[in-house]
Amino acid sequence: MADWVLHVDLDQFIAAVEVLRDPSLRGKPVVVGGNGDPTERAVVATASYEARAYGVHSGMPLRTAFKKLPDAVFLPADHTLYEAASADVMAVLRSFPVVVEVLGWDEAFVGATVDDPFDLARSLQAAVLSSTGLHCSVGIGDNKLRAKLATDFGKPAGVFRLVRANWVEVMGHRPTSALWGIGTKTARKLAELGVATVTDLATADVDVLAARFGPRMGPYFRSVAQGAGDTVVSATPWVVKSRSHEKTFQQDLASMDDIRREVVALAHQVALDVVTEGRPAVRVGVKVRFVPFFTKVRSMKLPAPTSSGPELADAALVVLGRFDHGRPVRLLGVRAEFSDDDVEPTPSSSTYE
DNA sequence: TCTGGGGTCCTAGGACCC
DNA sequence: TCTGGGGTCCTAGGACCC
Repeated sequence: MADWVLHVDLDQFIAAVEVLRDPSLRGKPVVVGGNGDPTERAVVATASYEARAYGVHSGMPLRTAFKKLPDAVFLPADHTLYEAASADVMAVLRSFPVVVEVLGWDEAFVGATVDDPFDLARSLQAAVLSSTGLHCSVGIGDNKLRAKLATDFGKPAGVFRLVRANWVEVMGHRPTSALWGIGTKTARKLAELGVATVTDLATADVDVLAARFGPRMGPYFRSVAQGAGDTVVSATPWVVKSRSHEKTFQQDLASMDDIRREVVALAHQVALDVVTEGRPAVRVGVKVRFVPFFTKVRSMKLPAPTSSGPELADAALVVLGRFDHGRPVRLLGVRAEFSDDDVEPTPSSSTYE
């Protein structure tokens, strides 16, 4: 028996859930995003494999997807439906003698002590499929980082194991952006230091990295390239630190009256979430995306914690007044932040190590 | 082809206090 | 005249992930 971290990731989750609801979509290119109107300002949330074959992918503007694939089925995102499907999947995982740490709608870490992690992975896949009709891929690792990265090599519907023994062979030659937590910006900065591959980063001078990326992030990036990662899978529910709403307007807003009205509306939406959360907000932030596409954020600590819609709206208007206006606005957002202090530490009774 | 929405974490500078 | 060092709070910005 040994300790393993498995990473379970549903295949094309949102598109797959839509196919379950409407089986006539099976085999067709399905694109989910926005309100389902491909002429709107919105992006693709998920594309089915059939749509991906035509170059449509998440993050792509819907209008672009429509030009590439006008015959695709365009659907609005239905969060309630996906949340329900996600809950079903997590319940199936929890029916095993394992620790389940939910990472998002469509993925979770599973901590287990077993002889054969492949056997467990296949059992999880079979149980998820028979209970929910959804396919998933499973990454097997000796820590969370390796398990998470392994999953992609198993897609679709497969299992892949990534551990210390095959880390260099599998990951060493890949670009640093293949790592979890290193995106295009950091990869470019690393390239400027002559660090191109995972192995380059794993063997880079830690002082050079610290000087460029800071005393925490520099060494952290190197440890990630070495495959180091957290081995603790915890079932303790995540405590949210902020709640926000933002809205991209189909037509840019030019009048200050319109902008203020939308900020007030967003603040009241956020206030509903704050009330639901049961903890008052201590800080309010406003995001403004001006035309053509540059984004500014301002925020303010509240004079006193509050869950009141009118108070949050008033604060948001104060923050809004601190922007340099003059350009039309294409997006507004309002965020409420909770205090770090009012989270009582929960005993990690179900922690797996 | 103009570029969503909802989150988290880290860094850094200035204010302020001792 | 010139003036240290440390700690914390607040805020803005950057980057990343799903």
